[in-house]
Amino acid sequence: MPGRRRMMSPGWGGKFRGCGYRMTVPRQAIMDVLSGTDKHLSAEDIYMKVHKMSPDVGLTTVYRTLELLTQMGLVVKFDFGDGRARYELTEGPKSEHHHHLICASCKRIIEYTDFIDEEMEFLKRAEKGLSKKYNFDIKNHIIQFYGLCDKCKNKK
Amino acid sequence: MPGRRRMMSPGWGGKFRGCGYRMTVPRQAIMDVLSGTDKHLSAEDIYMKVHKMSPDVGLTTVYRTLELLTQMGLVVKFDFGDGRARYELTEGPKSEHHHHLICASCKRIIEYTDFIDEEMEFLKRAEKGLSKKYNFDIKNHIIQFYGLCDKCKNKK
DNA sequence: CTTCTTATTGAAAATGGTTTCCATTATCAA
DNA sequence: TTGATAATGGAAACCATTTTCAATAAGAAG
Ligand SMILES: [Mn+2]
Ligand SMILES: [Mn+2]
Ligand SMILES: [Zn+2]
Ligand SMILES: [Zn+2]
Repeated sequence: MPGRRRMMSPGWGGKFRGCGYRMTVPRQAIMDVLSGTDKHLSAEDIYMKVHKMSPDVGLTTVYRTLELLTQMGLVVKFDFGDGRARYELTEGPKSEHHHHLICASCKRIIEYTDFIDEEMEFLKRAEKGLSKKYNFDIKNHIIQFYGLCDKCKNKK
Repeated sequence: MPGRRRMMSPGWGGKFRGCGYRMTVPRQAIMDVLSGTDKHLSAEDIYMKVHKMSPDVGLTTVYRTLELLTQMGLVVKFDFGDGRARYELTEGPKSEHHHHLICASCKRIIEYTDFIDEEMEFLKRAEKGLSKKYNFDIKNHIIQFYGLCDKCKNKK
């Protein structure tokens, strides 16, 4: 029965190949992990999850792939101030668009999805204007609020 | 001629003391550097500038002070992806409110001050709503756009 | 001004996330 | 199937940031 070779997955392979890169086992495994979570994973988090299914994928490759994905605009790299970078897939049915409140004291992260409509309104205009004025191809964005969480607010 | 002791500077001392900290020579020197520039300096950048006026201030103290200032909300810590953190004074007559476009490929930074009015509109509402909903005391924010700069856009 | 408590500091060493090296392997166009 | 070369993994190197700890200085009290 021909014509029914793997037609699964949205086809990350195409994304990679389209950018001139090859699709490999490690890369596929990493994409699987990223698209299967709604948390902001660190490189090591991802490495450990990948390791369960593909024990021979190295941490170095995870870092390399993450850098690649970030450049391709498929992943956003965050710095929440805990000493390690964290990554989130840009387009994911798993997680809805959100941003973060970061406690400057205890580093606690609060995700919120409020005000996304108003944000869209603002961002649409800003992105259009900025990409034209600076001839910059905007792929994605980060919005983070810093301050004190309720716990830290009420201390000494 | 009494009564004319140093009345210079907005008085960072008060800011520190008000938070229960002491005002010291190193801290004053660091504040002088921060309030005298409109660039995003790294810890080492600041250390070198401080070193010119106060040669005995150590790099460790610069890091410690920066962490303190970040927690106090007087400084914002940025990660532009070049391996070192960068810092900007929140309130500064020197620099006007701005945000950044970051090239995901070459890491070039473009500062922009456009759309600040629309942003203010959006932020005012978001901050008010978020701080109430999450009981979070928002001190400041970061907005960054990622993508490809004109140079990197036209490659390969 | 002097004293006393303790927050702050500087130098050196340690830390640890991320990058670099390089020999080996795997992808995919031909 | 083959060949050019992109990709990989393990170990070593990197290097920004943190930790340690004895010495110092800020500032409240007297
Ligand atoms: Mn998130
Ligand atoms: Mn800036
Ligand atoms: Zn907190
Ligand atoms: Zn660029």
